[in-house]
Amino acid sequence: MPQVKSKAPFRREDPDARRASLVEACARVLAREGAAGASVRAIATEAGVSPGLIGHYFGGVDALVAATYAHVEARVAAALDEAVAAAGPEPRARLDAYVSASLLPPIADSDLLSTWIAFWSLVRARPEIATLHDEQYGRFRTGLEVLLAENGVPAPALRTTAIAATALVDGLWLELCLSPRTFTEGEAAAIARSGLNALISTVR
Amino acid sequence: MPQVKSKAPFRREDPDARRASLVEACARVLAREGAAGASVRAIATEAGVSPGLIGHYFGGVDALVAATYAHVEARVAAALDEAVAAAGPEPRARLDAYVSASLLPPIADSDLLSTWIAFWSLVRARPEIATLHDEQYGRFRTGLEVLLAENGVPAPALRTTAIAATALVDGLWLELCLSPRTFTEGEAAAIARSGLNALISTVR
DNA sequence: CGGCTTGTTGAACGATCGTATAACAAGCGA
DNA sequence: TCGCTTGTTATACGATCGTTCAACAAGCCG
Repeated sequence: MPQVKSKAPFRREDPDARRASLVEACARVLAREGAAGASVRAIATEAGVSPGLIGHYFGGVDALVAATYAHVEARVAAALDEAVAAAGPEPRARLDAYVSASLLPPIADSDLLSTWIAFWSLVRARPEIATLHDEQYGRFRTGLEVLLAENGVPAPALRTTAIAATALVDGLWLELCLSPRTFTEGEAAAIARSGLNALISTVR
Repeated sequence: MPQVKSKAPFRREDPDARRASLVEACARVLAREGAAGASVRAIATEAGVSPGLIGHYFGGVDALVAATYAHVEARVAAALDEAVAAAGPEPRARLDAYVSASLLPPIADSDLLSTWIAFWSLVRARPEIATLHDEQYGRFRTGLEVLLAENGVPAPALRTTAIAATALVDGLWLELCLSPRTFTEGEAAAIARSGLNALISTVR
């Protein structure tokens, strides 16, 4: 009597929905285990599907990670835009909202940092990830340039001031996520605000 | 007729020298291939030794990576100290030297970033790497605090000013290494200098 | 010169990696 | 209801991972 193989039941999903659920599973694994733990099998298990499905939809695990980068970045950008919109019309309040949101959960978050480090580790090896990074950095800096202009920073100084402010926020974000004991979220936001004050007032 | 095994010749080395050569080989592989490529075999080949030797001296590859972190960090710290010492007695020149050196080769270097990202990716998973990171960050910030104090930053503002300045430098360093096309080394140093001006002048 | 210590090698092991693919079944049109 | 398309599964494969360990030999000591 031949052994009857037990097949797990499965459902067909809309391809886009399936892709999205794989991307989200990838983001969760990246957050929980870091870049080293983001294997095809771990992601597939997290998504509750078979390993082969990742190859089917993305061709390989690298393409899935790239798609996850784009997805996570879009979520961050949306959160920042939302924070600015919620801050009202006052220019300085809008700038502060942009910066504070960058240094508060869910953006300042160790899980998100794990995901981000996984992306960084791919920047040098994979040109399309490098392109994604450049676009992301450019978007953040451009967003800052708009808000700095609203706050009276003259056009000639806009680019360098935005670069400095981006570096300030990135540096605080990085250290905040890497070792939360060094300083608190509130402290980071306060430091960023007064740093911004300094940058703006000396250039205006 | 039995096959004669060809054994490669080898030399006995001083244990400390051997350990050092393994650490340096690890740093080179980390720089060239990133965290993903730093396997026992790749490091052993780079060092020109057998894979087993890593287990013999370090017990495992993780301990070797941790030792490499400590080694690379010490080299960076020494380079910074040297830059400050070479800058002479003028306080502002010393501060600028510290910051500029951080944003110039060999510290601002894509290879070094690859190594650093490998460390960051281990911070969450491995507590002793987290400790190493905290110490490294603390050392950099303390160095900055000393130089800021020389430049007239009052004691109460020292800590937050140093955190802001560290974030500024770290953020510039990160972006400079991640995508060198965004701005040049000289631009980064100039932005850091004027940012420092702004931070110092508003707090003094 | 012969024996001993031990640094070093290289192979072997089991685990896990990414990918490819044959078999299966869900859902749909006829 | 049947057959077809195709999303999905499960397995197999070769490569590579970290670690272990028996065998080997370099260098020292008597």
